[in-house]
Amino acid sequence: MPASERLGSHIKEAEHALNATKHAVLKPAGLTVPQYAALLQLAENPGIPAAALARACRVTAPTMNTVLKNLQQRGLITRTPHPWHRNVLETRLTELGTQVMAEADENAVRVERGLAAQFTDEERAQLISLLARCSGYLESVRPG
Amino acid sequence: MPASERLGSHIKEAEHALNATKHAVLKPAGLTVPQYAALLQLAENPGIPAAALARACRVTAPTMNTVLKNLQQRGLITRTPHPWHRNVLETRLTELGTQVMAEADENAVRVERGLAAQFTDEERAQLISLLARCSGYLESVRPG
DNA sequence: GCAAGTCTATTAGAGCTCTAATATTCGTCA
DNA sequence: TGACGAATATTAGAGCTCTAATAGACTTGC
Repeated sequence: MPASERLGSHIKEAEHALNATKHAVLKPAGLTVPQYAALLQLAENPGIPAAALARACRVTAPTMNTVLKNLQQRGLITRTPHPWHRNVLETRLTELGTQVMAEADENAVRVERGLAAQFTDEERAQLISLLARCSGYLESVRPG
Repeated sequence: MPASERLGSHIKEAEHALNATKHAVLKPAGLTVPQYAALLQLAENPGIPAAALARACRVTAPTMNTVLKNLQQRGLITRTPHPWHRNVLETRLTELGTQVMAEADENAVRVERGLAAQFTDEERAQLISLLARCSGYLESVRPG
């Protein structure tokens, strides 16, 4: 089965193009794509624990740990112990983090709006629906 | 703009599901997803130089270099100097590499066939077309 | 012939990603 | 009250990925 006939190739190619463009537009803010994804979730959910953040970003906890380490080193986030649950760290944006996030978000949203504008409402809904069926099937057949 | 409204989120999610399932079905053969991608291209193009292989797999030359190093250590490929172009290494599957590739390919193709079977011919063509428009737009707006 | 440009290969370094394993804390249930 | 289970956090280690830089070999144009 040649690679060009595989649906997976086309999905991978689109994701690759998306990632490369995101990477390029986030570069001025000094953020990587995973860092931006984490900051976006943090902006919407202040104080969220790292484990929940990892789930929201669809990565594992150790992965999020390394991303947060780099964000913390740059002073973009703070991690403070939860008042009750002593084993939980509350993660929040710093003021600097909020500024950097706003700058990065402007460029990222511009790409998303431009991408969405390539399609009619019906096409967009179709694409989302077809992709959801891909995800659903792939998860349903995953061993383990 | 909430993450759930971004087309990019759905593309990323589908690619993530694809990658996770591929990873799971390739595990018995002891191959990673990038290693399988490289072996697939090698099976179709014996003797291809690493730089061309990198382009075919949509990664950079240094990335392909690390993947090939691991494949070579396992004895799945050989890299021999090109008879004329002294700066080029011809990369080929070993006999063991061919066997491992065949075993892995069986599982990978099963996933691809199952995924394709979720859609009608028209839906499949639509999905490919919509994804291609995404890739095309994203590449056209990429700075640099 | 020689120089510039192009292509191949490689190394160095930063960052992301996973699995596996460990430690700590909280909640539940007997 | 004490033990088990679930959730959080972290470390270790392997592997992938990129950009930047270096080096060698071929090709083209003067």
